[in-house]
Amino acid sequence: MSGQDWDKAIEEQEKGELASKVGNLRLNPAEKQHAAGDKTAAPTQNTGDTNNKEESEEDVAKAVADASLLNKALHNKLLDISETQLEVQQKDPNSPLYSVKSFEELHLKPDLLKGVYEMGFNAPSKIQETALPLLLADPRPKNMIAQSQSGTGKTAAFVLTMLSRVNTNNNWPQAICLAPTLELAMQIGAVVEQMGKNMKELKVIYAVRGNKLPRGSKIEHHIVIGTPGTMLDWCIKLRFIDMNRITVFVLDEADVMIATQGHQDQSIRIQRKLPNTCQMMLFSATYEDSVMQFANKIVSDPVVIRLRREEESLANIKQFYVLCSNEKEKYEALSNIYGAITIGQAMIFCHTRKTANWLASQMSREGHAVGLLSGELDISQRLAVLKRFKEGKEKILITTNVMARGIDIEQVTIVVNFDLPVDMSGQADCETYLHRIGRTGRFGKNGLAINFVDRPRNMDILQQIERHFGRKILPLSTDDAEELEKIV
DNA sequence: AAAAAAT
Repeated sequence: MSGQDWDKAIEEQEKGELASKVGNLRLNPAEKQHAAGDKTAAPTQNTGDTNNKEESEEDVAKAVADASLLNKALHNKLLDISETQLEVQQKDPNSPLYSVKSFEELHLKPDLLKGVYEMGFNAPSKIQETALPLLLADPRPKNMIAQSQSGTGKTAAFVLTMLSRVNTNNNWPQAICLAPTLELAMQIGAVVEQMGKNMKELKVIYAVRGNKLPRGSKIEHHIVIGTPGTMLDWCIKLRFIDMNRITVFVLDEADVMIATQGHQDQSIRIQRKLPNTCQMMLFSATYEDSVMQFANKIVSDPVVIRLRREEESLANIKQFYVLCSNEKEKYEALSNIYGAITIGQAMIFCHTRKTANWLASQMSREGHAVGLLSGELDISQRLAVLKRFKEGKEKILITTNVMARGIDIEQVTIVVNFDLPVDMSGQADCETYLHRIGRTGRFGKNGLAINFVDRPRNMDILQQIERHFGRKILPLSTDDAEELEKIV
């Protein structure tokens, strides 16, 4: 099919005429798989279909290729129709998008439902109401690649799925969840433990640096949550985990986990050891195009849920920049706004551990109370610093990209980019920017982001970020304390 | 450049 044909198809699709056709095309390979499965279960004849030409491997391959092409076209041209919607339309023509409006409709185990309510969840969030029916579908839970903005309830969605699918009578690992940092792995674990606290003898273990088990151990915990290095050891080198009995696999912050520059090697090596019956879930707020393509390659027959562009808007986060001429001036500017930003709590991001160290010591020398967290610290120190910050003992946390993703601290209302996020080639890192400022404004609350810009080169990066999100970043003077406090 | 790490 030529590019022009596709353009035309998309145009008609926009008029809503081709929806079912498109759905058929996409579902072909899956249906074939389904049929093959039935054959092995009960070898019957392929009862006649007037058009009884056997579907060849080539046809399937072509359909798959077409589907992925369509998928791409949809993302580019029809940002408001996701694959899920198409599939659901086919299932139920009356409902434009099948979703649940309450947790009861998901038929959770009673002890799990109890935990959900005890955590204060009343109704599913948007991502949850769309994803959960597909993730929990019985007997055919879907593999999923989901993108949804920070603070919209992704964690609860996959935690609920893991908890629904483990059987606590079986004392072996049934769910594995990978996250890019120690702190995030622990935070996910805290959600698992809270949500599952009424489940009989649910056991969770953390495959993170420093958690050492004796050689030859066999893990009997139901859920294993961890970071890539340790998890790889536990799964492959040390064989603590029987991979054949894993039924759910989650990659949180999936884009860093599978990006070449991220934790790709280790994540993929773990993923390859899983049985092909294992349910795969990839969650993140951002996916660069190339990463999304790769995600589609490693997950078989996934439902892809992506947000409409306009919902990715950052509308609830006010963004400013402060012009400085050098590092020292940035420090002075920060010092000036210390009073204003400590009305709430703030996270301050630096590009390197070194800058973070320097900034923290400058600030403390000046008598400002700040916390410092980077990968340079011991594990116990990291957890202690985070705990203190969560308890509000420090109003400011100076950190690196280690804290850019996933960390959920309700009281954080301000994010300061002491250094703008840049990638290896020095270009604006828009994904990291979105994740960083997503530490504030969670669950629809308002937030504030302040970017420090020093040298012309930085102004250029800031403009790249502005263009990427189509949002103005306004200049801010740090001299007028009153004005500042109004904004904060 | 940061994070992961039983290297």
